[in-house]
Amino acid sequence: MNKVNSTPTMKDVAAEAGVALGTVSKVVNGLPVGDTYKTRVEEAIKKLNYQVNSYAQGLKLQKTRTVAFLIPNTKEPFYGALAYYINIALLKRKYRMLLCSTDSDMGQEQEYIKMAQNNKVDGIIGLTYNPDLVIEEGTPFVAIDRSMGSKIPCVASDNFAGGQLAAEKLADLGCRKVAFLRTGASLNNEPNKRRSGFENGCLSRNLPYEMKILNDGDPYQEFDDFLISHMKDGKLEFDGLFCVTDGIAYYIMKVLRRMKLRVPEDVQVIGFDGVKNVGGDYICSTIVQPVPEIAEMCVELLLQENMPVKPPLVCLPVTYACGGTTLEHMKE
Amino acid sequence: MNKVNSTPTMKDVAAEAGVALGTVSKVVNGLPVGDTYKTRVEEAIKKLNYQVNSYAQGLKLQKTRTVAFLIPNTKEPFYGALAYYINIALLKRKYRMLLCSTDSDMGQEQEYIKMAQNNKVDGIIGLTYNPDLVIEEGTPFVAIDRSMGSKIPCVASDNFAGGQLAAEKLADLGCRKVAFLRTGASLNNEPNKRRSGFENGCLSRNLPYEMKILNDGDPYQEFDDFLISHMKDGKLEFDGLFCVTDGIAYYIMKVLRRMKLRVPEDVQVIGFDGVKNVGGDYICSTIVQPVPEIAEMCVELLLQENMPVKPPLVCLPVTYACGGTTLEHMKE
DNA sequence: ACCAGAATGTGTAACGTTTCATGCCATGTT
DNA sequence: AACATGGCATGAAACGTTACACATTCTGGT
Repeated sequence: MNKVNSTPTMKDVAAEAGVALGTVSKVVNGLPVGDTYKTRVEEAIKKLNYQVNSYAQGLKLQKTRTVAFLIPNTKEPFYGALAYYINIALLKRKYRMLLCSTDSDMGQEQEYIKMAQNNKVDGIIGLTYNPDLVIEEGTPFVAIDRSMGSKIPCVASDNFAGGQLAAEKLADLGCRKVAFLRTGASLNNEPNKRRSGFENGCLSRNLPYEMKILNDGDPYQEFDDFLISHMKDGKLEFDGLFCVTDGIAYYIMKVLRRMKLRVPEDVQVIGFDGVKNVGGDYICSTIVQPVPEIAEMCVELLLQENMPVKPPLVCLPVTYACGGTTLEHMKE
Repeated sequence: MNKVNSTPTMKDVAAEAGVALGTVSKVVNGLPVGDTYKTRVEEAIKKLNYQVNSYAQGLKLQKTRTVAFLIPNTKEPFYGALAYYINIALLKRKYRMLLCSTDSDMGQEQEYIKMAQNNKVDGIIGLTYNPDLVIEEGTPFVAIDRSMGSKIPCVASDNFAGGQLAAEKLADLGCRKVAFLRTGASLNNEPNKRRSGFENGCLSRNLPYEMKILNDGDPYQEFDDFLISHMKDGKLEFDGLFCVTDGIAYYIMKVLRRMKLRVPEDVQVIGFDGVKNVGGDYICSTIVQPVPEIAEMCVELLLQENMPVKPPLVCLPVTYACGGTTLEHMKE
C-alpha cells in the first residue's frame, strides 16, 4: 500500500517497478543492471518523480557531497565573487556549498571546522585570517591566501608577481617617485608578498619608492597624514601610488580629491584585486586576481582524492587592467 | 570495544556513561532526565568530544535545519549583502544555509526547488526573476521582491514609498524637471512600483518629469541616446535624475561625465538600493533598502510555523541617504 | 544433455538518530 | 503491609540508503 502524499522512497520505486530494493539502488548509482530491469526502474523513477534522499545517503556513506566555504562575509565584492565561483566549481562536480560567513570570528570558524571533522561536510575551503585555528590531520581543508602549515594546501594569486607588475607599470607610465600604501600584516599571509614584489620591481627599474604601513586596526586616517606630510608647494611628492587593495585605492582617491589632486593627471593609482563596481567596470587601474581560477583550483585540490601529494602552495597568475586611474591613454 | 579513531556516536557516549542510548538522546535534546544521569552523560559527551550527526538526525526527523537561498549570484553587492544577512538570521536560529547561485537560470532554480520538495532542505528563500517556477503547495517558500501567488509570502522594500521619496527629495533639492531611468519590467515585480511611487511624488510636488524605459535585454546605450536627445545649448533639459538602481546611476554618471555635465552641480542623481562601494560609502545618493531587515523577515516568515496566516506581501521601510550626487550641502 | 562458471538480481544488515511502548523502582496512600 | 501511582531509564523499531553475501538464471563447452 502506497503511503499517500509523501515523497517516494526507493522502496516505492522498487514496488512500482516490481524489482528488489537493491536493484533500484544500482540503477540510481549507475551500477551494471540488465537492460529490461533498468528501463523498468527508470520508468518507475520518472513516474513517481523519485529523488534520492541525500540525508539517508549521507548517513550510509559517511559522505555528504557538501563542502563548507568559510569566508568573512559576502558583502565585499571580492569575497562575494569568490563565493560565486566556488559554488559554480562545486556544482560542476555535483557538490553543494554550505556558506559560512564568519565575520572573521574565531569561535564561529572553529565551530564550522569541528562540524567538518565530524563528517557533516566532506571538506572545507577557508579564507580566514585567524592564525590559531585547530585543524585535525584528517580534515580535508584548502586555504585561500594564507599558509596554514605544510599539510594544508594554500591557493593564492601570485602576489609577488602582482606587486612587481604594479611597480613596473608605474615605471612604464612615467612615474618618478612612488609609494606603497598597505594595511598591517599578519605573518604567513600570502598578500604580504605584494610588498616584496613591489620593492623588487621598483629596484629593477630604479624607481624611488616609499612605504606606508598602517598599524593594524587603525583607521585609514594615517594614510591622510602620510600623504599630507609629503606635500610640497601644493604638489605631492609621489606621482604614482600602489595600494594593497582596491578598497584602499578607492579611499585614497577620495583623499586625493579632497587635496585637489587629479587622478591620473597628478597622481596615478594602481590597486589590487580587480574588484568591479556595480556598473561592471573596474574602480581603478588594478592588478586583477584570477578569481574563477582560484575557485576552481581550491575545489580541485579539495576533492581530488588520488592526488599523489598535495602542493603546499599554488600561485595563480595575475594580470593588469587599466581602470582609468593611470595614464595609458596618453601614450597612444 | 571502542572503535578506534572514528567520530564518536551516541552509542559510544552511552557506553562511556553507562546509560542507555535513549537517555543520551534525551540529554542532547534537552528532554527531562534525572540529574545524576544527566551529568554523567554530559561528562561523557565532553570527554569524547561528541557531536550529533546531523545526517542521521535529518534522516530520522525529516528535518534538516538547512535552508536553501536562491539568488542570481553573490558578485553583485546587493545580492552579496542579502546572502550575508540571511546567513546571520539563519545562524541565530541554528539553521544552516545552502547557497544556490542560479545565474537566474530556470533549470537550476527548478532543480533546487525540487530538492526542497524532497525534504533535502526545510525551506527556500528565493530571489528569482522567473515567472514560471513550479512550487508545490507544501513547500515552504519565501520570495524576495517578486509576488509568486497568494500562497507564497513576498518580502520587499517599500518600493512605492521609495520612488515617492526620490521624487520628493529631488523637488526639495530644487529640481525643476526630472527624469526616471529604468530597465524593462516583468509583471509582478515589486521594484516596478518605484515607477508609480515616483510619478506620485512628482505630481504631488508639481514637478515635471519624463520617463525612459529600456527595452528588456538592450544595452544601456539607449540611455545615452535619451540623454543626448534632451540636450539643448550644451545643457541638459533635466536637473535631476532618478535611476532605478545604483548600478544604473553609476553608469549614467559616467555618461554625464563624458557629456561634460557635472554631478551634482548640473544634474543631481538619485539611485536605488543603497549599495556601498568597496570603500564603505554610498556610490551615489540613494534610496536605501533595509537589507538586514529584509533578511530577518524572510527567515522569520519561512521558519515561523505557528503563524496564523502568512501575509502575501510584506513591505519594509526605505530611507534616503546622501551619497554626494545631490546638493544637500549647498543648503546648509 | 549436462554442468561449470559467469552474469545478474535479491534480501538484509548497518549507518546514527529519535520515539514510543515497556518495565523498573521509589514514593505515598489506605 | 500491600498496593496504586508516577517518574524515569530502557531497548527496539524506524527513517532511506548502500553493499555484500547469497540465490538464481543464462551461456557455452564437452
